Amino acid sequence: MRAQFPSGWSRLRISPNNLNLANTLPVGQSFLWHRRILASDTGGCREEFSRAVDDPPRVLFMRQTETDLWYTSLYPANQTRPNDDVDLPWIMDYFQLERHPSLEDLFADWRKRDPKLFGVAEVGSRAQGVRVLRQDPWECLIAFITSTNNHIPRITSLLHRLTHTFGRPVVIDDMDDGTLSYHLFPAAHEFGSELEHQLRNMGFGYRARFLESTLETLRARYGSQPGVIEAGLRDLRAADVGLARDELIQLMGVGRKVADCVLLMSLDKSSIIPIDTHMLAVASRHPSFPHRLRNKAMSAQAYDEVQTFLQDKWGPMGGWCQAVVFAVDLKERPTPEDKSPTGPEVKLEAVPEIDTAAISSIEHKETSTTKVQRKRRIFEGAAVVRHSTQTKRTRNSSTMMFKASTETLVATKVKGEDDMTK
DNA sequence: CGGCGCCCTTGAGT
DNA sequence: AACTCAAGGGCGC
Repeated sequence: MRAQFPSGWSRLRISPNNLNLANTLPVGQSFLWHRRILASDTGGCREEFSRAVDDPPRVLFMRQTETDLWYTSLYPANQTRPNDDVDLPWIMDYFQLERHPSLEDLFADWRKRDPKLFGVAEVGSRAQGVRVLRQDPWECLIAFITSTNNHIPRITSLLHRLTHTFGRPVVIDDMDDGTLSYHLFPAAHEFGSELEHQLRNMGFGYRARFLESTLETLRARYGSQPGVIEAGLRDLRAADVGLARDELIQLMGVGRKVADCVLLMSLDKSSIIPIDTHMLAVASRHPSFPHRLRNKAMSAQAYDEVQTFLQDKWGPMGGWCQAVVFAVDLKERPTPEDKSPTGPEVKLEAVPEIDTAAISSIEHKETSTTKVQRKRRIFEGAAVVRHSTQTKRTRNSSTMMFKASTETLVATKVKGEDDMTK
């Protein structure tokens, strides 16, 4: 049972200028956080972020005020709670609070290095407290292969499906919301042999092949025992940038851009600035940007030159500067309320089993019926599943896709708590 | 080697 | 209501 806020929660004194959850978690770095808008303004907190984390499996909750980051975690019934606070070290590492204790010092440095660009870009509240997360390299890699030629809402929904389908469930007993089922990001060994087929049915498109091939390459490289792929990728943190990038680029679906994202966001390469359309536009606005690169298509050569230009400008923490500029540049993110079903009769009570085979067959035949839209919403809403005695249902054992999922599945969709990004 | 067509899907914009 | 078109690319010719 979750502790009442704020008693029973732990507190970390930190200014939103040094870490701002709302500006950091939902801006296209990580896609698996859940954001919930709190009903009442609880001690200055208007929202709560949560996700399942491992070692040991639990669900971590965070809220933020003007002075503090509050956190607590909930363990599944069969899981004994450790004596030490494992959440604080996790938070310190994930947000890189020890490694880079003062974001404001970095801002000052960037402002000095590049008053023309950064001085303009960082105005406004959306630049406040944006940090580069130190993510798990395996999760980061899968996420950014999925991200190619795709936008954030869809990346988010695909990765939630992936997690829900293959990841171990973490079922907790929440106070307000009854039983909630979160899922850990799936380990490499939890993917089966039919991966490409399954992923295609889940909507990954041509990326399905990339992901299966990448997994195959990683198994050949590191082995297939549980944990070795994750560990092998994590070891690249100690490797030289160029070497780590070469290892990544060998993987199908990983080009320069995706490799750079993984390097920056999970492998401690803080100077790397991934170049996308946003960063090209930002660089192009700069007075001293080379004229011949202005309206050129992005070739490998151009990528290198734009990257070098910005990295020279922004220095050894250039990747972090990119994160700030990117977050500011990102177009207005709707609040979770906006994601609530739009159709008139999509109340989503007592939802039937999720059958991906049925979904994909519908997708291929008829493209835009309300039925498809309805199914899809249900599917996406299942990232966090509420169990309740009235609406509990048993899953149909014939649905292959959800073998690895929870025993009981889906009841009511909870408005606004399933998805943080959109 | 550099340029260019193609790839899945869908939300957002007309 | 249909229809187009990017969306934080990458691959293969």
